[in-house]
Amino acid sequence: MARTRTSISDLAQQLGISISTVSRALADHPSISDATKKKVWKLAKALHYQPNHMAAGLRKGRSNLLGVIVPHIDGHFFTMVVKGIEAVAAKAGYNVLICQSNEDVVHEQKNIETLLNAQVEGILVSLARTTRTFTHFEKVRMQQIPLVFFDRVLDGLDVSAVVIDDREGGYQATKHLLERGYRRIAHFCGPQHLNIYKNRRQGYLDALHEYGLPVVEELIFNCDMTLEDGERGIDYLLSLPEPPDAVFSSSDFSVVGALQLLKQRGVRVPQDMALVGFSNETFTSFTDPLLTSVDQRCEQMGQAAVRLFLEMREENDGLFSPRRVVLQPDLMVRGSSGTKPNQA
Amino acid sequence: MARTRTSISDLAQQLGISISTVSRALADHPSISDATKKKVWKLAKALHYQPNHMAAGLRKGRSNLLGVIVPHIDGHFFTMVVKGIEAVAAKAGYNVLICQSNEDVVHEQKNIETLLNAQVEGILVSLARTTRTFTHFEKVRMQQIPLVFFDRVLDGLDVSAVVIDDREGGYQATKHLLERGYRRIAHFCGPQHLNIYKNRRQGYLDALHEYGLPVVEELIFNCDMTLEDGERGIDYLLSLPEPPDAVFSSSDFSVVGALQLLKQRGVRVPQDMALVGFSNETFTSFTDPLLTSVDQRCEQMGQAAVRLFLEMREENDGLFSPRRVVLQPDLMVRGSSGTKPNQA
DNA sequence: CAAGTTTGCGCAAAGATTTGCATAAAAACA
DNA sequence: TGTTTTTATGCAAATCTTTGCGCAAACTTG
Repeated sequence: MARTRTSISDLAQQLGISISTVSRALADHPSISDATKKKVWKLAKALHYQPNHMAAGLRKGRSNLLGVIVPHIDGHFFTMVVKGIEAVAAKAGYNVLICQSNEDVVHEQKNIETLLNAQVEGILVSLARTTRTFTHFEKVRMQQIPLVFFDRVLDGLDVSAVVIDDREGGYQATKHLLERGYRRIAHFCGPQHLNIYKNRRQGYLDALHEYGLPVVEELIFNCDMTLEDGERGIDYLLSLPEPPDAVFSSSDFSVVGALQLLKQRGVRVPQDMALVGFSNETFTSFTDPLLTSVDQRCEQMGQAAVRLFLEMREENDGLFSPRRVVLQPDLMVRGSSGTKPNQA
Repeated sequence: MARTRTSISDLAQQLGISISTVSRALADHPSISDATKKKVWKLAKALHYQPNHMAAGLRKGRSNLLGVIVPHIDGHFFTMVVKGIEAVAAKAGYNVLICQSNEDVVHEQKNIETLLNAQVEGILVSLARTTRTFTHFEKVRMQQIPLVFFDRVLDGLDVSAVVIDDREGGYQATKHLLERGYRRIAHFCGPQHLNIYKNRRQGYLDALHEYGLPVVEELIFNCDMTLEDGERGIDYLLSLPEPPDAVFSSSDFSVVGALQLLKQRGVRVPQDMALVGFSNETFTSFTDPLLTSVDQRCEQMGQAAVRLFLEMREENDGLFSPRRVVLQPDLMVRGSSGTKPNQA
């Protein structure tokens, strides 16, 4: 019998009233008498009525869906951002559709298609590392769908975004090492077309500059910031005629790689080599020694991104003036960057 | 002007053909001539036509949405399960709605409401640790929506589920320690109403039994498996008149807690105390020593869960006979359970 | 050339809900 | 009692797409 779920018209029929009255009663519309409302609510509960969001969405031109694209949710950072997103989105009545690009631009394009197909009302995205063009986002723009970037933004793009002050983060991290007495500081940096890596590197340079230290190009190691890259990076640095006494890495993952290889080689951390990472991943508290890292206010970032979307949605005149929110990072000092003994 | 996006009827109007022809052309229906199809496709592309999934869903009575409830996505396990879920779901044309219960049964109830409201076609769920009743799932059953549990199932419930052979995992882990020469093996175990902890414990007991060893109740530490619980647990064990020489923990998190406290106290791992965890979290490869752990085939679990859902969907006669899929765990031996030196 | 088959396409209903406008009944007022 | 106002409800259109059925026209076949 009950091949189909109970709909609003079923309620209307059984109560002998019109469909529109039921609709309004369920929405607690003021122009419906309390008596009728109560009747409707009672029957709705009895019949386990479940409003059909698709029909409502169709009529109202809304889906209550918010799309999110992140590179991955393996680590701590994006996971927490997503948490922040979900919290605020839920409050605003949105369901969140999460897609992982797996750091792959082709995947990212597919994700966009998926989300557009699902009729999302907005898209929040943090770019894959391999993304260097913007073409696949044109479609989103064309359809007037609010688009908010977070953390990773393509450089020089005029879009709404919430980012942290990566330069400040890099600066603080490097300055911290300098204050602790380290003087020959290396840097692991990522693809320079991404704002985050570019700015962290800039912070590193600024700190060196402030201390009147020269920038030694051979101490800057370009890579993709994986654990293996960290191993390779430290291997390279140790092979130099004059190895560094500290490394500031733009990612915690490569720091772990570095740490493991250093231990293997018998280099003591932080006595012989200090390490500072970026992102404040959970595992920074699991290693030995614990890792100093820059915290990124992940949850706040997610919350801010949703709020930005909500603002853009309000301005339905279509010409969203791109806005930008900048969060302040926070250096978490732990064992891997202890005072340099011979300087103390 | 273009307040509304281009719809199928716009195409029809501009081409001077009927709506139904356009619909069928877009669907590549055989009874439409190639010429017409090409015309339609061309215009559709030119006008950036985006099919409205909600309208289609409404008509077909489908949403293409699959709901997932997990306790959290902080760690490695659920993250990977979700990855597996997404892969198979995407192939079957489903979008995935992910909810986190934060290990809280109240949240879990809300998640259910959310998903039902979103008109999901099925729900995959892994229970929060605090969930001890099933009432909030009744609604799902009532609406004939396929429900699949994975990993954490309420004990004694007759529902479809995909789990790993936790007993076997606990058995292998404990047997491994026994083979390596450890004889006084403690166990950190979680809430016994959850299948996973109960079965892991059973595996532990079985292995002891096989070796003819007595079960020492004071060596079994009941807790919630957090990092802090691990610290408390090891603190307790070390305070015993006759402390253990190894610990098998039902979670990697409490192993890390244990490891940190052991280091603090100067107890060597694995010489003085071997450790084996469960879940094969990413950070098991970041600690020193690396942690031996039981791998749970996370991605496979996610895939299997979706496949189970798809099967249930097929049997639209409504009486899904609950099915169960059991995956085999895999012991990953690492440094924390090295051979006991005085036995080697 | 008549009868039968295929091909290409349109009509209209259906799916669940919202909402502007109209209408009826009831209440208030003169 | 007649007129105005208020209150509660219904009608019907609108949202966009899919699909069963029917109708011609164009072929094929005997």
